[in-house]
Amino acid sequence: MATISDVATRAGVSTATVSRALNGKSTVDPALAARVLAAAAELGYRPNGPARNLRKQETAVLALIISDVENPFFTAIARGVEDVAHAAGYSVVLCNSDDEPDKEREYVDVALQERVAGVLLSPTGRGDSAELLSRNNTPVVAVDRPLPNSAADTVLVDTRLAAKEATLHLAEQGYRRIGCLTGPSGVLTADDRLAGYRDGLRAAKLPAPTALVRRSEFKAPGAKQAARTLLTQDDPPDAVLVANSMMAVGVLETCTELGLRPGRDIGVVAFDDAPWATLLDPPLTVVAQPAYDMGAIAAQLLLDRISGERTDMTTTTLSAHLVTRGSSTRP
Amino acid sequence: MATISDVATRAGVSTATVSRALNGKSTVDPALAARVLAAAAELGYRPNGPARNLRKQETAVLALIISDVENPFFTAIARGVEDVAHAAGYSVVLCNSDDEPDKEREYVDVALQERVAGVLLSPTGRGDSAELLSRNNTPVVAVDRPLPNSAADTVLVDTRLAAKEATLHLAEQGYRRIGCLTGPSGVLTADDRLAGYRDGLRAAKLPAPTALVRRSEFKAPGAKQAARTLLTQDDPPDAVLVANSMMAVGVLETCTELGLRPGRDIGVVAFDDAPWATLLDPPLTVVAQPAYDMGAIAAQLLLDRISGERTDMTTTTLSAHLVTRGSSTRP
DNA sequence: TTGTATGCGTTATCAC
DNA sequence: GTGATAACGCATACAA
Repeated sequence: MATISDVATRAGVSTATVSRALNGKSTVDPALAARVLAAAAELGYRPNGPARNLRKQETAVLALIISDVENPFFTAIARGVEDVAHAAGYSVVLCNSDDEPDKEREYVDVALQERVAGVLLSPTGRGDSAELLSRNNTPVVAVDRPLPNSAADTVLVDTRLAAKEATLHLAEQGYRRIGCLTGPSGVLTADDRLAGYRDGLRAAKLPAPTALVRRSEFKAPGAKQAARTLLTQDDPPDAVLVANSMMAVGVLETCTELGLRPGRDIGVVAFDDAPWATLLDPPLTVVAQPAYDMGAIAAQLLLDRISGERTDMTTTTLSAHLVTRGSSTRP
Repeated sequence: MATISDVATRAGVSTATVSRALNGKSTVDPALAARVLAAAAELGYRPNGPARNLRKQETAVLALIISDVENPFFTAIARGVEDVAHAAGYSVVLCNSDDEPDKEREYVDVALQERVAGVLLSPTGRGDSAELLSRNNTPVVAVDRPLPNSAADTVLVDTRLAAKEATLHLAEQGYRRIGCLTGPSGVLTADDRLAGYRDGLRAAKLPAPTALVRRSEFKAPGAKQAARTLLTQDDPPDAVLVANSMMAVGVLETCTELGLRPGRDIGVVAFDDAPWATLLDPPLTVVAQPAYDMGAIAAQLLLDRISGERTDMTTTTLSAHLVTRGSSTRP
């Protein structure tokens, strides 16, 4: 592939002039600049990224570390990030941590090694990846989940409050034994939703027996199994709050298998407004989270910090809202 | 951040020895190697990626250019790619082309500039991005859709055959006016599915009036609108083949609005086995595509070519299979 | 086995 | 306004 000196030779100028012309520096004779541009085009010249990155000691790459690209919630975040990053001339490297601290750490190492401009991290909650990054002066923005020490910009959803409201909604609909199916212990969103659920029970003056709580990974199979144990026990719940849309799939499968019809036999509210929620009969009541916005805001925050426009730490908390549908309203 | 010479100084050796030790060259005294490793650890040394990439004239990065990360089909591909790439020590840069040739081209430019090791491309079908890549000696693997000139390794699903089988299935169930809702003209998977649909009609000896075909973008809103015009015309179809799961959402919304119940009033088959397909009443008949496998195979193919293990062009065609459920079976 | 020296392609600093 | 040149951090050819 052609290098800058190939272009220089062809245009009959020095490499310095080529560099200046290509980077649009004003201090270059228009005629020469035109010659350089022509030569570059003829050769199909493309600046060598690694060389430029080395010389400039910076890259135009962001890393986005999430737990799972197959989770639509994170996908929406990724879209928000990508749109903002792309508009600013940045690329995005996508990493699946699978909520494993080791994998997260591994990707942070790669990010550091490649000298990415910044990292968007949805932390597993364990491990010290974020500290490692800031120790190496790499800007970090926490997305969806806060960092342990909270020593970074953070973009969150007030998921605890949303869980409380969802639980209160179920209580208002007359459900009295409301259960909760949440994610793994230690994952902050999972714990927050559980806490919010308990807030809601308390506010509704309902008892909060631990028998009505189950945890599983944030995916359908585990949730399906967990729902089965939850719903087939003695004195089962008459409603359930589910912590994300992938789990909801599992829970609803179990409901079908057990012959429990949402909205009639059991109240169901799930986090994340999946596009298919309205297709169910009855439609699924959900807690809609502004995932795309989270990603976009987080990316903008990161870019601002990279460009040094901002030095103060900010925490942005977006709110989720309950979308009431048939699965939680008694006939 | 510490450089190789910092490590050299601390270990009391030359930078060459550090480089050799850290890269596990056998020709280095174990005692020295240990000292180097210790020094590196103490300094938290991380090789500078751009510098190394420049020097070695290669990177451990793959670019994955797809139309939309929010499409679960592509997400599954991305997962397959990422898992394989990660296992081989490669990172993946994710790019959304939105099926726009210009955006695709733009990302190809970035890939070229950053000297990525290879590109996984789900081509929009227009533009010459792939040719540009091969002209610059960057390996390409086409995923899900073939390249115009087919001058690259390719991993496909036999989507045309699958569409034919799905159509035949509908015919066997007694549907006589089968419609088709596919993606934009020019997108090969969209055209293939339409062609397969027509194959199916022909095989079933059914007429193929163009009035029963609609196109929209591969997303819910457009499909919803298109479904409305399709289903509210005079002499509407009694069944419909839908080209992907996001479109299926739109189509099913329209069905609900029009009071058409799948499996009773209208037969429905959609591409992509969405996790929520079984939750519908009746469950949705789908054409399941091996998306994860496509991604994994494509990534492996790309890595093989990068390592020079293979020089011949291969086309891998995986098969999709029909999963029959209630939305297409008459009561 | 180890060290010295060179070059990867670019940008920035300096002279001119 | 332009050109020569140094430096970014690393890996390797070559010398010792």
